[in-house]
Amino acid sequence: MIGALLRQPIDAVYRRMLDRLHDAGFTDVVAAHFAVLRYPGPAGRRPSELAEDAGMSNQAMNYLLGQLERLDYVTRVEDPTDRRSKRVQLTKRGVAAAKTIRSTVARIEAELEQQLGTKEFRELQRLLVQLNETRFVRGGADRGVRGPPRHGGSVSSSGGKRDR
Amino acid sequence: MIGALLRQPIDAVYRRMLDRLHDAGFTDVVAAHFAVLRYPGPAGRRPSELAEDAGMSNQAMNYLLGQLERLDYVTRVEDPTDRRSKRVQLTKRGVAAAKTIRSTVARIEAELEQQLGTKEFRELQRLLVQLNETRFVRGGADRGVRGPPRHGGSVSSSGGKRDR
DNA sequence: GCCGTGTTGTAAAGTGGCTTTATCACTGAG
DNA sequence: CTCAGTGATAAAGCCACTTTACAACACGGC
Repeated sequence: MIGALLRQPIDAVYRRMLDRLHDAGFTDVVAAHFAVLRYPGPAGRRPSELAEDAGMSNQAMNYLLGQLERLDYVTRVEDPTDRRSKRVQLTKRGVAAAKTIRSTVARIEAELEQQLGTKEFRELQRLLVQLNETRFVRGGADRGVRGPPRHGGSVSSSGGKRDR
Repeated sequence: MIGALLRQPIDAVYRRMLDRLHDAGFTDVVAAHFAVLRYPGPAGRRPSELAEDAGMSNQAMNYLLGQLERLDYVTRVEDPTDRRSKRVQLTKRGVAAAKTIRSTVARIEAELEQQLGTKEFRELQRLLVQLNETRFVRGGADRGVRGPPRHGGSVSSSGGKRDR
């Protein structure tokens, strides 16, 4: 059941973050954008670094950056030391959104601390950190679950049969 | 950081499950199928119940069931008491896959227990259960993060500008 | 018995976050 | 100066979903 135990809280976290962003006026942010906006944020790094971090291809990251740039959350400026590279920075609007995210995390944690009790909450945090340091989690930390099929053939399209 | 602390382990869990399934010969299972195969499995329930459970639309669930039926993991049989309804059951192959999943979970938990120590591992389990019982997680437990946009306009397609 | 309303399953089409594939620009080692 | 490698990104495709639409059935009220 370890799967469900982890999945349900993380879903709740993302749902809350998205709601708060929307309520704060950032109505054009979607869940996928978290790959860029979440801690530690772009902070002048290159698109390929962000892609690596998010466990996705450069192209996918670039697609997100294209959206976020058009929506005025980030800018891509050329790297003076390497003319192939770009550096991604949060815009003013991007910084404001990131601040909303951070404050939402703080609020969630405060809420959990209140509901679990301070002692239990801190213990949970400590154990989660430990869990993340295990070889199980660390090992093969690249490429998310939704990677390329790479195994069996695809299953083609469209639901069940119609035989009435 | 609560987000990353939960997300990385769950990703590792799903990655491991998929790998083990593929190695066990179920090469045609993809991550999306877990919505059906994971605990407690279809077990004679209706498609709409499974959809509710997985936090997705009936149609999405039906799409998955169509694939899984074609791949011989489940069957849909008519409910004798309600001729609108279907009942979803695992096939022999489906049962075998579910067994692989359960054994993988057991193996993962054993591995974590070994790496964290029995006492810490049990404590982590206990706290995760508690976490899942909080109002924060329980409240609004329907509809996953990837729900309909329902807010701001879409952002149209295709990465950055080409201006070279 | 019919009739309107709700429920169930599912087909069909559209959406969007990804992938793979393919270029182009540039860098750095030889 | 090559040339293999790296970075960004365009283009096309995939597929797990969504919304929309509808047909079959259940069921309570008349």
